[in-house]
Amino acid sequence: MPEDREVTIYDIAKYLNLSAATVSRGLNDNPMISKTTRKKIVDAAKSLGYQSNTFASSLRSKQTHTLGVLVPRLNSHFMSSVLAGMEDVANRHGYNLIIAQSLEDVEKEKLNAATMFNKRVDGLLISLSYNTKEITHLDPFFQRKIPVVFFDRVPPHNESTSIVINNFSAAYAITKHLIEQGCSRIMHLGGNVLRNVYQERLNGYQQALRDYNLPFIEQFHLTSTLSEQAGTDAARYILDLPPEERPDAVFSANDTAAVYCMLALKAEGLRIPEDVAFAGFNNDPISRVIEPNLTTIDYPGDIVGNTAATNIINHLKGLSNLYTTNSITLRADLVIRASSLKTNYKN
Amino acid sequence: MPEDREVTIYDIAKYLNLSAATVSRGLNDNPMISKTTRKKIVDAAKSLGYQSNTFASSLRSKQTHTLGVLVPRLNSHFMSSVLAGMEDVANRHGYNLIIAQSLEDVEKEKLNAATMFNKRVDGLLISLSYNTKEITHLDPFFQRKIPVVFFDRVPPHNESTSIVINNFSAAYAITKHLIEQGCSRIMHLGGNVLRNVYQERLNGYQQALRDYNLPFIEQFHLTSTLSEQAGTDAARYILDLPPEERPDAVFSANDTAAVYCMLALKAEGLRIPEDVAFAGFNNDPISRVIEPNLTTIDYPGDIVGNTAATNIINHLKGLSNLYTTNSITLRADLVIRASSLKTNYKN
DNA sequence: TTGTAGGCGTTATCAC
DNA sequence: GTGATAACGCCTACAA
Repeated sequence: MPEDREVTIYDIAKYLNLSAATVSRGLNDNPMISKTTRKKIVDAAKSLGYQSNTFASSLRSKQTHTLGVLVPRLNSHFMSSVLAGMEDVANRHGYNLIIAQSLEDVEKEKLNAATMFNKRVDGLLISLSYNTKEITHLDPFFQRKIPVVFFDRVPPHNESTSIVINNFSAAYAITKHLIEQGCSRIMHLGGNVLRNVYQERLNGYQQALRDYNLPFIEQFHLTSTLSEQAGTDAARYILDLPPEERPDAVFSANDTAAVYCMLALKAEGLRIPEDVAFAGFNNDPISRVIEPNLTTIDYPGDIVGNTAATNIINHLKGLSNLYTTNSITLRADLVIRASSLKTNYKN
Repeated sequence: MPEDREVTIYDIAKYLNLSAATVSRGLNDNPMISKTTRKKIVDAAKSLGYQSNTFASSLRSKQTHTLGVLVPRLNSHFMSSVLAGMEDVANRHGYNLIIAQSLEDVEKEKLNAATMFNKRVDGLLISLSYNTKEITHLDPFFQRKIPVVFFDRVPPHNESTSIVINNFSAAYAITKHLIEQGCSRIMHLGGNVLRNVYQERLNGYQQALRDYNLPFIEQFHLTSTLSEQAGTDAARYILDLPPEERPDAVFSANDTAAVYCMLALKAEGLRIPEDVAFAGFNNDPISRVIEPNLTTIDYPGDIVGNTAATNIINHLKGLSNLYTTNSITLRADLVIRASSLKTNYKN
């Protein structure tokens, strides 16, 4: 009758007339073990079909080699690039990823954070939900000095490391570019300013307007979820304005809204960029498919993921003090494409 | 001096003059516990800052409430939809996801499978890498009767459940549609036929040709990784043919290759669908941005993920016998868009 | 309804 | 180099 018990280091120990302690050491490449015994142990483990039990180990060693990743949504191009970048680094260093999504809901974020804490992740990588106002739900992590790294949507002030881009200057650069193309009535499709990224993009846009002595037109600032629908709605909004009151450019805080706005305007016969120039944000694949191709900011998700994971792992390995670095700003370049090149069409 | 020890159920027990067993039961909503003691326990837990330790629990109960997810790549629209769907279901049922990518490499797939086994995931959800030929690396799971559910890229014959769509009939339908639009020289951009999905799409395409008495033209079957570059290359290939030898339609096994092929052909002045009609596969966001919009097969990733996760969780909860159902085929509808509507342009 | 005791599989701390 | 032993934090018979 086949016992359904796990094969443990005790089985190996008995099999080889060794102690469990020695087997454990042999399996963990402990330098105190002689080459020969180690080989015997490894061979025996293989032939007995031994598979180490990670939590028994975790329980003792207090290390799970698992990182928690908590994001608003999994299914966006940006976020999946981030995850891919994180997974790659983590895997290389022997860490696994537990991934959960808050679906833009603080309550779910709190629940997930608690679960991850209970699973004793060695570190937490997190991008905040749409309506997260404070981060006391992360206190358990702070108290136990479990490293937390924020990325993309980060909290206002905090002790932890944040991986970000300079949203302000990116938005400034893109607005400046539109202005230099001769645009003076630039509309902005923005997101919820509770989230730093959208607030900063709005700020950059406004600062550029100020610097070039252009008025900030209140009704040219639309706030939405930046969905496809929001893009289409923005187009409707524009079309409903008398032609002379319409914007001559649109800067959207993401590519999705920009693209769907463009599509809707094109469908109504407006020419891009002649009638309305366009710029987006993220460098999503759709920005290179829409015609004309969309000017945007290259926000490199994989590098964000890589950097965040590398940073937290370095800290875990004691290679760096988390509290030395407070924030890492990655570059995010302006990618100029046809949708904003009004110049060509001037004579 | 603040002890850095964890708060355990023993601390709660001592605090309340109860036994650890009672505390454990109270925390787990064991019905044998009186309302009052339970409340005392829960309150004490909160005030002492108790956080349950999942793996101490797992070690005992042999349940991790964690599902392993192993995919070729994280960063595609389809896969991130799948993951989002899985996460949603899993979360709702109290399960977590450990996610890893094989990067299309069997060796990495083996390594990741072993890690997940060692982490004692309660179940494994897997889509095979590009070059996985056999699945003996999953034997540990089979032996210990840990449920494995395959999705999208599934192995040829196996005992486990597979979540798939009918790739054959989808490809057949799309090819038939192109034929009915009057196309007779249909090119197929395919993937590696080692993977069932690409083999079946090829089969469906060929069967449709046969049924309509159209010849299968060998040089109209291109195999590639279906990347953007592959799409562009295919366009070059077409343009290098003498005009009269060119295809009058292209059916690509994914949208990416289709879209980049379209873009390159359009850039050279070919009209779509008049000169070449197009159809893709997946219903990726880019298919609704390219002009004309791309006819494609709606392959609903979120539903795949939902179904896979639901299926494995039902099994874990004993709500279904995994070995009753061998395969679940989801519907994947043909979405007809302008890129294939040649009819309109005939007189 | 609550308590006692033993063990899940591993690793750390001593010894030898 | 290797062995014995005691934790790690929790759960679950069994007893009371």
